[in-house]
Amino acid sequence: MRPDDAIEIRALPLFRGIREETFAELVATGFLQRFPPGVTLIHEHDPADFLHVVADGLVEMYAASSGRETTIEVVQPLGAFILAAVLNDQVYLQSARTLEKSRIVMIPAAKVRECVETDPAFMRAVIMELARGYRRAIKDVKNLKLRTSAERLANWILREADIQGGLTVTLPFEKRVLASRLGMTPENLSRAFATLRTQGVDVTGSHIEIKDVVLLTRFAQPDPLIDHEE
Amino acid sequence: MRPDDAIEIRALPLFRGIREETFAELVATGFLQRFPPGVTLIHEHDPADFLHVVADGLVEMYAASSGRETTIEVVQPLGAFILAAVLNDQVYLQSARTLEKSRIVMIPAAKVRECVETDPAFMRAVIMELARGYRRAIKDVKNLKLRTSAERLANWILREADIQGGLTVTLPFEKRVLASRLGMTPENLSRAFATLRTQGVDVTGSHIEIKDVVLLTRFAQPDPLIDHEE
DNA sequence: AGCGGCGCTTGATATTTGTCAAGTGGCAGT
DNA sequence: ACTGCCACTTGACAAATATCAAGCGCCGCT
Repeated sequence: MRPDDAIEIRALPLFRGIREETFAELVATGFLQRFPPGVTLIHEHDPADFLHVVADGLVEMYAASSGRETTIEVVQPLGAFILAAVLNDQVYLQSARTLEKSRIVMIPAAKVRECVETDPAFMRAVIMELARGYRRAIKDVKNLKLRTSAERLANWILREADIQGGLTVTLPFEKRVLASRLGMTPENLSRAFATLRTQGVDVTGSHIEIKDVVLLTRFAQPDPLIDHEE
Repeated sequence: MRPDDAIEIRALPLFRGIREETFAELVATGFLQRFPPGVTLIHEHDPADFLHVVADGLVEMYAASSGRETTIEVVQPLGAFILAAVLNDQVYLQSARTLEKSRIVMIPAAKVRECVETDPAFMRAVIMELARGYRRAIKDVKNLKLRTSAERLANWILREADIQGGLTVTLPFEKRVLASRLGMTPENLSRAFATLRTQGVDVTGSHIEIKDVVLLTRFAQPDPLIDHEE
């Protein structure tokens, strides 16, 4: 991998505090690849060969079973995926495909497991990352089990507005992906947006505007133990 | 804690391979407590003070939000809970209450974090346990998003039959808890059982009998990437 | 043994969500 | 600029799930 590419992923929480030699070693055996949109990077049930890092672009994690399919997560730049499968030396539970033109860093699973053993700081970072991932998954379960689809959408909008810093949100991906991510059909997402129009939200294409935060918040009933990013 | 009590929890995957001194240290600062059924052990949003280990009994992990409540997991003997919150030094995402008379070992969170640093074997075990927990949570998400409630019940029965080793299953807890665990109302669970009666399942009270495994399996469409225990 | 409570079931109905079908509009490619 | 594709929307309907209400039956208590 070129040194320039390596620098980019140094800021990843997983790598931020680790030893320089460890990072160099990981980077030396890893490589960067470019993909057009719509490419399947990994497929569930395959053995975990590489830790993947999204340097640029957008990657959708999804899973299928008996003909149905759902989006588990959308990974944005400077995010890693399938760390758990890599560490446990298991098969993937999720598939991954690019949603946009993307640059992905791939680091051999064996090398990751080796570095975990040799660099205590890396091991600590791995523990933090896994714990964070676990808690995010639990929050997802709570979100699905305790809320209706319109409520999930309302809270997603509030959270995304917070991330994008303002009262307007630009959809980072297609509505069909958002629908799947939130656990509903595209048709139902349209109707949920229609519902939110009476709760202080204005939608035009991929542009969402929060007209009345108080009203939307009262409808969404946000809960830090579900919605707050760690 | 008495040495006898300590031996019991030594078999926990989290402790199995760790150094004797580490275990002794954890056990020395920890203590065992007995609880009657229905006692709340921890409450979501509280800071994570102790790692909890179920030595005996049954503990329900649950979460509530805006008046609704759901069961995330039921922890059986020789299981630990809220490891992730302890390690990340965060607040709990889940509450816990005993379903039966239980014996719980409580180990101070600070001591756990300390031992992770000093015993590499313990650190490895923690990583494995966290990765396992993460993957279990992802499987839960897939189960919820990709299946109907009757399908979830069918697969739960098949998995439980496998665990209990045979074609009959005895419910380990109340049906209302199972309903909440599977993400449905008690009424809907009753109807799901009724549906399964046409798919080779016989239910009488807390006794479930699989009359036709082939038929039930065809209905359930089990998927190792959702149902298989790791 | 009798009694009361509560978990479970069942029926009727409402709500939520999914499915199918048709139509619209924006965007990319020619 | 035109055209065709495809994501999105909307409507009508079907299925899944929740809610409300009533009754049953088991279990523990006195």
